Amino acid sequence: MEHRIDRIKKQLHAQSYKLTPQREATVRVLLEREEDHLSAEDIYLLVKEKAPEIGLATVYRTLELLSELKIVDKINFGDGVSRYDLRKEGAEHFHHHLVCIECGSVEEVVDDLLGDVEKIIENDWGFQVKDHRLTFHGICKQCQKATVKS
Amino acid sequence: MEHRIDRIKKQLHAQSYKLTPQREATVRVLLEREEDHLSAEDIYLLVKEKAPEIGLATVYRTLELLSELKIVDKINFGDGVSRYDLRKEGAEHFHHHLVCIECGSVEEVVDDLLGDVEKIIENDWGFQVKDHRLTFHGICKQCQKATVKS
DNA sequence: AAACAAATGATAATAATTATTATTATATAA
DNA sequence: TTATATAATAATAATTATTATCATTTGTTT
Ligand SMILES: [Mn+2]
Ligand SMILES: [Mn+2]
Ligand SMILES: [Zn+2]
Ligand SMILES: [Zn+2]
Repeated sequence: MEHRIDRIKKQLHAQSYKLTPQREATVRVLLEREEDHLSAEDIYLLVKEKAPEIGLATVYRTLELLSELKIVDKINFGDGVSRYDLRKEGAEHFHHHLVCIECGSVEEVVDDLLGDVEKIIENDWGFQVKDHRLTFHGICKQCQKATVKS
Repeated sequence: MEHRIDRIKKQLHAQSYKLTPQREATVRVLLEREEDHLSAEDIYLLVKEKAPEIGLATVYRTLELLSELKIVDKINFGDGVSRYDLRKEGAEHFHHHLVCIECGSVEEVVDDLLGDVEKIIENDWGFQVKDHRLTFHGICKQCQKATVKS
């Protein structure tokens, strides 16, 4: 935890931004809920528990900044809100997601499965890939079981 | 064109919806601008040229309906708006996109490159894939040339 | 024609995000 | 240290996209 915070602090300093108490509180929430996919509002409410005086706009600004520095990835699963996802330590690319159309659960796929596809895009399409977003929509394990039973 | 409209008409009738003049005008705009990725507002303005009396809410309702029937796919490229993309004739899955982070251009990749990845997701993760969204972010051909020149 | 259901247009309401502005904290220079 | 400049913040207003409401229209079924 402290180690991750330290790395992020350095990434901020490298661009001459500082890790203010508000920014640190926000990062801590993101670290504590790393598996989740929280909206700005969600994060705001959680940060308030640590730092009750924080304003919503500051949370938005912090998330915006962390996005620019590629510390978090901003993603949209099709409901009206943006969600913020901490990038896995050392990961080159954003990870993939499995979204269940029955129960709404979101699972993470940390292995990068797109190496070959990326080569095709670069070679056949002449497009220089920097990053990607891949989401599968379907039925999760639990919901499959539930369907068989009923 | 008329052939595609006819097919869509049948898809609607199959679920006992009708192809009203407003819906038809909307579908015509989508067909005419098939390569583009229009927002609801964009579509509204274009439909108005054909059917000036149409209301914005009707456009939203129509797009919602077409999404449910999988005639269009709703997608979000990270700016605040939803965009609507006609599904290619006979396509099983939504196609892929290449978004240039320099100039903002969006290119379409119609070949489905995810067959193998999908197998891994189904076998190793036990997740039953119904559809997917894949977007690459990077530098398009034109912008690469521009960079070399300068 | 009467009755009913589906669809529409106008517009109000909602919700997410961004902009503004006065204030506060932090860093730098004299 | 004190003064001064800069960056960041909180509160809140404004904006924007989308959805909800409701009276009216259209089309269909008796
Ligand atoms: Mn994730
Ligand atoms: Mn497309
Ligand atoms: Zn599920
Ligand atoms: Zn480009």
